[in-house]
Amino acid sequence: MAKERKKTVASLQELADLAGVSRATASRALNDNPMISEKTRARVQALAAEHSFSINRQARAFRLRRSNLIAVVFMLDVKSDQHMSDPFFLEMLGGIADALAERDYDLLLTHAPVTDVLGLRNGRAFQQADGIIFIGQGEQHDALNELTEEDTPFVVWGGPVGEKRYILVGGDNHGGGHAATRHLLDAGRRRIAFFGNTRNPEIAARHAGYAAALAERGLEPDPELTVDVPFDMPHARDVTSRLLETARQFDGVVCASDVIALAAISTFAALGVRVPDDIAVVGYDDVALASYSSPALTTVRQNIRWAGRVLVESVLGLVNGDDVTDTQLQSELVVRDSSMRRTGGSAPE
Amino acid sequence: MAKERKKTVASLQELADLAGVSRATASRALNDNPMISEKTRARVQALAAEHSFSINRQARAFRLRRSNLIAVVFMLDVKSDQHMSDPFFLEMLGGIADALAERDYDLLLTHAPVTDVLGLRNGRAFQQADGIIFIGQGEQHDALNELTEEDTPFVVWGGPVGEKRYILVGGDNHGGGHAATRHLLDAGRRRIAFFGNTRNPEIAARHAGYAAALAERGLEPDPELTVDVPFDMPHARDVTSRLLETARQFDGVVCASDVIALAAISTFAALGVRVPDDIAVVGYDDVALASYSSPALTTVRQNIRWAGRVLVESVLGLVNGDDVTDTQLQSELVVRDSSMRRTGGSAPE
DNA sequence: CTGAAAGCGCTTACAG
DNA sequence: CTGAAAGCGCTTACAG
Repeated sequence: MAKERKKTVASLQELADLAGVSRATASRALNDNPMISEKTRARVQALAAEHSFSINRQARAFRLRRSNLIAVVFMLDVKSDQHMSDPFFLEMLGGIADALAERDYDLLLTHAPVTDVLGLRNGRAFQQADGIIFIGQGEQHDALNELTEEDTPFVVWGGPVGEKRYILVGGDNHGGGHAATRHLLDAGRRRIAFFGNTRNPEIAARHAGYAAALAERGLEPDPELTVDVPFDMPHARDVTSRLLETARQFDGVVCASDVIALAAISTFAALGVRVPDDIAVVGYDDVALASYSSPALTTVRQNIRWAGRVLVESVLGLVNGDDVTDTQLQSELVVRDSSMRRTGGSAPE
Repeated sequence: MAKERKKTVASLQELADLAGVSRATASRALNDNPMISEKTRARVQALAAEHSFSINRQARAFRLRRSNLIAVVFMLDVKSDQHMSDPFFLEMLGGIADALAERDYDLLLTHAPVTDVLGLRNGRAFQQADGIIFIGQGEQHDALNELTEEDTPFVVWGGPVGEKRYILVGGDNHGGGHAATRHLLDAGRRRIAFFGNTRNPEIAARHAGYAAALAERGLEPDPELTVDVPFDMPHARDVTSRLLETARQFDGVVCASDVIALAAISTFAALGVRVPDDIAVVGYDDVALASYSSPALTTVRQNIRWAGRVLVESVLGLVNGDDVTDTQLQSELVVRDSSMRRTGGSAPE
């Protein structure tokens, strides 16, 4: 051992020769085929380890028509300018990568902004991967439906939609939006805005929860206070400051993501508006940085890493031909400083 | 066209039959082999498009021993607990993914925390990918040197080290640390701390720049003020608050990353220490969120997306057998609120 | 300019 | 329990 590494063996044939068996037997032995005697299996595997032989995965993938590759496709809306640099994506990716590694699959990352999802049919994801995970639906729900006719199975992270033919994994967006809004109402806020692009199904559901919570208190959502704030920081900032100049006053805001919330808080600060005293802010996702902003962000936690695991289990289920159903994950309100006056959550005006 | 998609063609043989040529000719035509007549080439390609034929990439990769896959390996130090959720990684990944897509390569993401890099020799990255990009050296510089003996070429994002046998791409860490520190000195700070793990080569170089800047002003770095703050948020917070309780006072801090800086600021705030009034803070990286924290973070900008491009160009250069040299990218100090009293950058005590 | 043939490294019926 | 043989879909010398 030590410095001395045995001459490595390059092919199954060489390994077979070394073991004094046929190529077929060597192949079966390596794959733990029960057809093979325990003794032969052990000998072949020992030899393989000793000579650090590892199967040629290209050849294997070719022969088996199985690559052990799962593609991850981020659905970015060009319009809403959502960037992959939203930490939400990275945390999700981390969860997916971990779960995939445990199952001995690799992750093929496809990142090109996708305007026409149908174009993917001829792309790498559909050709090389055994299955695909779409992160988000963008505004391409119909195209996703159409892709179910392809051979490569896929699952989608997103929000509820009608006439859905694909497997969906998502958070409890309605519940999350509802909890965030009710929290602000309980804190005495009455003029509550919503920041986010409601053409996105996830955000639409959060907005529905927001509207429902207002309705329960006999309040009507003011359409002027539902603002299509893009995910992207600079844009969010522009839109926010314009709103503060023109729109009627508001004292609370439910944001469609933590990044939007942080942009809003930063903008408010620049304009001399205090958070939470003048405006209480709630984010969405509970990204790692949310607890370290100043003020620390109240937000709706999605267990992102666990979501990654569920996505992996679901897509591998499809790959293996199992029955797979939609999954809805719990969401949970995490109360921090951005929504509560430091002295306690009172409700004067 | 429209709804009507022609029956798709599954193999090169079928396409060849359709075109009335041999499989060999069809292959050459698709690959723009100049040996083939323009007329035949055009006909075959038209037919391919019409029947939405796309080459079987598994077979092609197998035959050519080339996968058009580049692996990205994140070197996480278990000790320092650096998480992939540092936005720096995602932004880098975005840059790499974009550049790779332009060159018609795919990205294979390998995420498992790497303690023993040599173990990668038998892993997917070395077997399936045409080349590898390592993000960070961790503390495994020697292992990386040893990996140069493998067939798969790779490049490394990191900091300067001795006896280096691999291609290195990195920022101007010494210059960045120097600029950050001089900025604090110019703002009148005298007791300046450094937060970061100096066993990491990039951070070591930043620390050297920090020490050099102090020396230029006749100041000696106080070893007690160089603290191995882990990258991870909760840990950073612990360490910081412990330092504030026990160590001698300081009025400025140069942080090895923006995430560390944000954790520090958050901790300071919780302890009633004002930033920048009591302690001025400088981060590193200029992650997207840095400009939206409160106070907005002064930091050393690394052009992360461009770095991604350079890494891709370098590794593809190696794949193609070109001469490739190390690259050092510019860094630039970005002054925001976390280091300057709002009334202006004066220097009292 | 085109085609017939060999072969990349595996796995799997099929036969023994 | 093991082996000989076929074949996955491509590309590329080689011959014409």
